[in-house]
This record gives sequence, C-alpha cells and structure tokens, in this order.
Amino acid sequence: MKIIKPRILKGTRDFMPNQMIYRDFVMSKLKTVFEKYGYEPLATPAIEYFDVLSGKYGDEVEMLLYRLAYRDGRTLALKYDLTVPLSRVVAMNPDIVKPVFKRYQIQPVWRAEKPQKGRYREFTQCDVDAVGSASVLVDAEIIAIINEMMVSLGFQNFEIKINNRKILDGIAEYAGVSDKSKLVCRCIDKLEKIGVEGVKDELEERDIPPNAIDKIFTILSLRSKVGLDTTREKEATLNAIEERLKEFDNPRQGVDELRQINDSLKCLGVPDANYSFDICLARGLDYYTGPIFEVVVKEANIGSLVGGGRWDTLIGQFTGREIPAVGTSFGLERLIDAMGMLSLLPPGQTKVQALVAPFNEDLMMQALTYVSQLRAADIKAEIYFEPDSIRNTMGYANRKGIPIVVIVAPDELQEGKVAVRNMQMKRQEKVDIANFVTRVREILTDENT
RNA sequence: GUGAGCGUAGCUCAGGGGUUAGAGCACUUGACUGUGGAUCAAGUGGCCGUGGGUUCAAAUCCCAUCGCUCACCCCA
Repeated sequence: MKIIKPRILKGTRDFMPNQMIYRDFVMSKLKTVFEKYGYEPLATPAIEYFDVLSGKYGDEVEMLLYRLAYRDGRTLALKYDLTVPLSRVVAMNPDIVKPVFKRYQIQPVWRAEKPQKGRYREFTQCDVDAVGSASVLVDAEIIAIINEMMVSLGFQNFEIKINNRKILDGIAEYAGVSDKSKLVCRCIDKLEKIGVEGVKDELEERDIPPNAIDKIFTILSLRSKVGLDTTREKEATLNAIEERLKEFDNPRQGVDELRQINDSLKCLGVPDANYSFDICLARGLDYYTGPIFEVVVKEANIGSLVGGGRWDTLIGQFTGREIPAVGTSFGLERLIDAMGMLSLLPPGQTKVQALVAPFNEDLMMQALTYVSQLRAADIKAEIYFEPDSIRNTMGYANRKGIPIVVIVAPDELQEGKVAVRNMQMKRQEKVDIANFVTRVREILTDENT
C-alpha cells in the first residue's frame, strides 16, 4: 500500500472541537445582532463563473482569485468575497430589492495569497449588506451594527474609522491629479504606518508633482486626532475639509454624507469614542463608491477586523442598471484571533455537562439508562465506555473539563444511590437514583450563575 | 510576485566541527487496594526536514530542495 503523507494546504486550517466552540460562539453573536437589525440569511455557492468575479475588485486582487482547472481551466473560480456573489444574486433576482433587501451571509472565501499573521487562504467572512437604498441612514445603520457587534464581543478599545471615497477622489482632484486618484489613495492610506515623510517619498516616487503633494498635505493636515474626537471636534474637522474642497461638487457631497452619518450615529446611540472620521482611510477594493469603514484593534496588530462601505455601481455591471447598496464584512478568524490575544474568549473546552462513569463492565447497561435519563432532561451527557479504572475516568473528565461526573458503583447502588461529583468544587455526594437528574441540573445552574 | 529568518523528541527550545544528541512540558508506569489540576521516582520517545558536497570527522560549515514563519504588496 502506498502511504500518502497527510498534509494540508498552507493558509488553510483544521478546526478542532475546542476551536469550533469559539467559532460557534462568535458566529451566534453575529447572527443575533444581524437578525436584531432585520437582516436575513443568504448562502451562495463556493464556485462561481470566473467572469462573474473578474474585473470587480481591482488589478492587484485579480491575481488572488483562485481559478479552478475545470475543463478549459479558466471558466470557474472560488469566490473571493461575499459582496460580488450578492450582487450577482440581486442581478438575477431584481425584484427582491423592492424596497430593500437586507441579508447577512457567513461563509468561507478563498484568496490565493501568501499566508502570514492574521491572513489565510481560506477564511470566513460574515457580511451584512442592505441593497436597494441610497439613503445614508443605511450606512449609519451598518456602522451601528459594527459598533454593537464589537461591544457585544467584549472589545474595549476598538476604533471604527470612517471615510468617503468621494472625499478621497476630491483630494486628488484638488491636487490636480484626478487621473491618479487610486494611486494617491493608496499612498495616503499608509500615513499611520510610514508617517508623513514616508508618504511624501512614496508620492514622489510615483511621479506626483511637488505642488500636488503640497496640496494633498494641506488637506491631510486637517485630519482629526484619530479616535479621540468629541462630536464638536468631528463636526469642525468635516467643516474644515468642506471649506477647503468647496469648489468641487463630489467631495462636498461626500462631506455632507459623513455629517449625516455623524448625526444618525448619535441617534442610534453609538458613542463618540468608538468611531472617527479619518480622511486617510482608503480601502483597496475597486467597487466602493461612497462612505467606507474599517475597524482596527491596535493591541491585536493583525490588520483590520472589519471592512466595508457603499458599493452603488457593482450590480450595474451585471444589469446595466445601478442599484445602490452598502454593507460590511467581519473577519471571523481575525475577530477570534484578536479576542484570543485580549483574553475575551469564554473559558470551557467542551460542551459536555456530565459524564456517567460505570465502575465496571457489569454496570454498563445500568449506566446507559442513567445517561439516557440525563439526555432526556436536555443535559449534554456522555458515558465512559472504558471502565478500566476510576482514576482514568476522572482524569478524562478533568482533561476535557466536564463539570460533573456521575459514578455508578456497587457501594452506592446498594443504598439505591449514585455518586454525583462536582469536579470544579471537588465535592461529591450520594444521591437517590430517583433524584440524581434533578441534582445534576441544580449543580449546573448553580455554577452558571 | 519581492525580501528576510527558521527547520533537533508529541510541544517549546538548547547544543554552532570531535565518543553513545540534551532540558522543560506532555505521555506511560509506580508511590495511591474506589477518585482528576499537586509532589516525587522511573520509563517510552530522535534518519537533528530531505538530497548532495567539504572534512580524518557534520546536528554543527557550503550548495540545492522541500516545509514553516515573518515582512512588503494587498486585504478580513
């Protein structure tokens, strides 16, 4: 027999039971919040026609599409994100957007990247989008969801950065380099990372004329103190940007949208300390057209945990008729990685609540009826099938973190009882067989409160 | 795609030309005859990633290759 060496593609992972518990935990929180805001689930295939995905993201990203060598080798690809498949669904079912289609979607996506910290080839995106409305109130709602989500997961110091593509384009227009708008955006996006001089150098290298660079920086100097602004400071920043760019329609509109978002967020109860307007935020994907946002947790240092924005023209690429849309994407793995680093993940490595431990083979059948009784009472219970020694049984329960062990042994049975051991408290008591399920339930609820 | 670093026990790593390759943790067994996180003792476990080269001698130096990690680009 030929032995195949077991291995796994770089950038993909197996999720063991203890990790799945965390994934389920975070996903259920996400679903709860999404549904609370009226969004409904959708799923799409892993495989799409290549031309459906191609040309939507941008030149660099195009290389990262996973193409499938099916038939001619170029007609299919694995999905790269959940937004383009959604736009395809809407293009095929245009009626669902009357008046608005609000969906969430939690599925894996694939990117042909070189993996590194916080970056995988297969990972799970958790998207919420609203399709059909051009109202900036929806943008605010998405940001409110992001905020509630981050708070609900236990993050204390996070920052929702908000900007607008229209303002970014305006900066390039103001500097007289509209044709290089994308390039300019990419450079100023790095301000935080490489500093003012770094950005200047990079702009020079890309042949942006010195006077244009100066003009770009007169706008960037209006940048607010990220994350620390009060409402009034935010308004002042927006006003200053608007004043500087007032001769250009597009950026003026962009500023106005942010102002409306700011007002809406106040009504939606999003604290000022949790978001900021950052005119350096760019986002790489081509399909964003209006407000864009991103969440960074500085302590975690694994890039953005959440990213999104308005994408009003994507669906039009399929139908010729534009349908406005806005939404965001949560990176499941990055959220969990960050929560792990900040100790925000709940303890507990198993969901099993009770282990029934027969003392010897002769008591196995009896033990089966007991474990069955526990399950009938909706207690997650398993039986230890190898009654080799009570020591090993306890060791197993301990390793796995099972809170209660029900010992079925001759001494107790003679009195019509079983032993119920609370592992955490190291307390053990004899309980009448008639009552042991109730007793187990009591111990479990005591512990959980 | 560009660049850097690392591959030694199940895990984290030491050893950086010279007998038979080490430690901690984990695992197995025992002290403990019906009880798990502790302690102590003993034990199992290695083609030193793979292939070639230099050398009297290679885990150690050189080359290649594979794998992993990190950074750039871009992104969740």
